[in-house]
Amino acid sequence: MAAQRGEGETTTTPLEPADRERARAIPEAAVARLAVYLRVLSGMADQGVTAVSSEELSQAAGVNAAKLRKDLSYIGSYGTRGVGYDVEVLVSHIERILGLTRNHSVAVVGIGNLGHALANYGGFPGRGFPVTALFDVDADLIGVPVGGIPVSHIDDITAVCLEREVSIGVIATPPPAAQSVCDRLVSAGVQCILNFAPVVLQVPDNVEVRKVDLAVEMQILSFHVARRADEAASVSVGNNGLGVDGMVIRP
Amino acid sequence: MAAQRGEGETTTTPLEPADRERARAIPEAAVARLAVYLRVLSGMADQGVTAVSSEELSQAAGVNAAKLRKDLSYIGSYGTRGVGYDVEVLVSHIERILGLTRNHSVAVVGIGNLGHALANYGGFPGRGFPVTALFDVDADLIGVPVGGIPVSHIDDITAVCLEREVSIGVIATPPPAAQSVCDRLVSAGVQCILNFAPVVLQVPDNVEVRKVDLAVEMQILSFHVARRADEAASVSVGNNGLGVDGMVIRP
DNA sequence: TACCGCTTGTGAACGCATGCACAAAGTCGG
DNA sequence: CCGACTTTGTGCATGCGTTCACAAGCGGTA
Repeated sequence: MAAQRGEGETTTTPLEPADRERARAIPEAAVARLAVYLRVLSGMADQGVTAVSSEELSQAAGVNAAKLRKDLSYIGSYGTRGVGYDVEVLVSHIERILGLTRNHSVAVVGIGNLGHALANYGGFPGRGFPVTALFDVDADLIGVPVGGIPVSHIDDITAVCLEREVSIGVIATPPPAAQSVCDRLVSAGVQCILNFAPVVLQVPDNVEVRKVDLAVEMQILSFHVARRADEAASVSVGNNGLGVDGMVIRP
Repeated sequence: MAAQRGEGETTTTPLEPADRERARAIPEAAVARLAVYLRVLSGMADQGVTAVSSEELSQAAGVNAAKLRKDLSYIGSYGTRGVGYDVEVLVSHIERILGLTRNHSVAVVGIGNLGHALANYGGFPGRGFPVTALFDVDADLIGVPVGGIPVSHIDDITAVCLEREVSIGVIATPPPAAQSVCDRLVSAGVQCILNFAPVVLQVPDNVEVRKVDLAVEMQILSFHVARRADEAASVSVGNNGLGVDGMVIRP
């Protein structure tokens, strides 16, 4: 069924066979950085910048220059030695590799605080990710337009997703509902899911899940706060031989 | 100044020297997974489960069992061979390593759609991350309580953050404001920042930044959609010798 | 007490990603 | 047209993270 849906639409800027093999070989980490480069480059293009060196671009993107060049080499050699890269050219090649020449219709499930924020988020449509469907269980919400799209009932997920050719599902439901919503999205043919619920989703192999987990992010930061505090404490141990609470610590 | 602030508060469950060295050595990737294990374990504890094996836990967390054991070994040996792990014990040790025995006061800057969602997000306070300050520039918002906390003006960021001992700053502003907000947070002594704005923040070495970038996540998914479509196309090439648009492709 | 089966903890091998350093290749000035 | 300078593209070494495989250790059982 996924194949059926795809078949009628693959008229989109087809990748050359050479590019196709390249795309397969791009490391996941590099893909994430390419997206960042793309944004930086777009910003530069908007400001009228036409050329950029790996050094400049890498600084703006906050990465090592060599790494940036290697990342770009994964998608081909589009720079000019001694000069740098043409911003426009780079933008269009990154967009092509990332599949941004095609629009990816997005469905948001769970129209709570976060769902509202996502539905209204201006960054999506502008970048080729039109939100075309919203879902919730709350009867009071059904039919109410949020960000211009009326909310559908979650039971209609399969029909609506198929009809609107949704390719990316965003889960913004409470944790208990997430797995069930995920299953429904999958059976509606959605193969890419962005999960905001703090739950580990179980999906078949052919479905790609990325998760955004606020609690985990906070706890990673917390770990670093604690590590810092400990380092500070270690220093004070070195200074006076006393632990943080005044007890002597063996060397 | 960070040291000053920390000094009066380091009465929190001090890490033993041995643990301190361990904490320094834990790989970043493992820290992120520990947070996930913690959530899964908490859920198990709530359901009355008292013991768990690495196999069970790894399945629930969606990772390899060996990796899980190695991750846990970074924080010490708290399992029993032949039996498994005590859920309570594991929870308390992970919490200690992640620094969750201490409360981390959070400030949210930018009370738009996302800021509202974050301020109202129930997952924070419950897990030791009380939101204690909200900031915005919009005069209409100042003083209005959101999620129980009145919004302060962004110009008061330094004073308010110092007063409420904010240790984590969350940036949910439009992109152009992000760097300036970040600078103000840093000068207010905040050393950990969670950034939702699609901007690469420049910060001093002693500040930890984690970013949540929706556009990047979507584009990574888009890349996978494109790769899949290409693979499907490749298969059809193998079947009939024709490319996606009917042109013959050399083998 | 001695054995058996089970699960942890970890040494070692592997693979991926990062960073260095330099040759290749282009531009620009003379 | 040539040489000097600049910047890309990449082979190679290094380090980190993952995975495997197995010895060590514990509880249960006879």
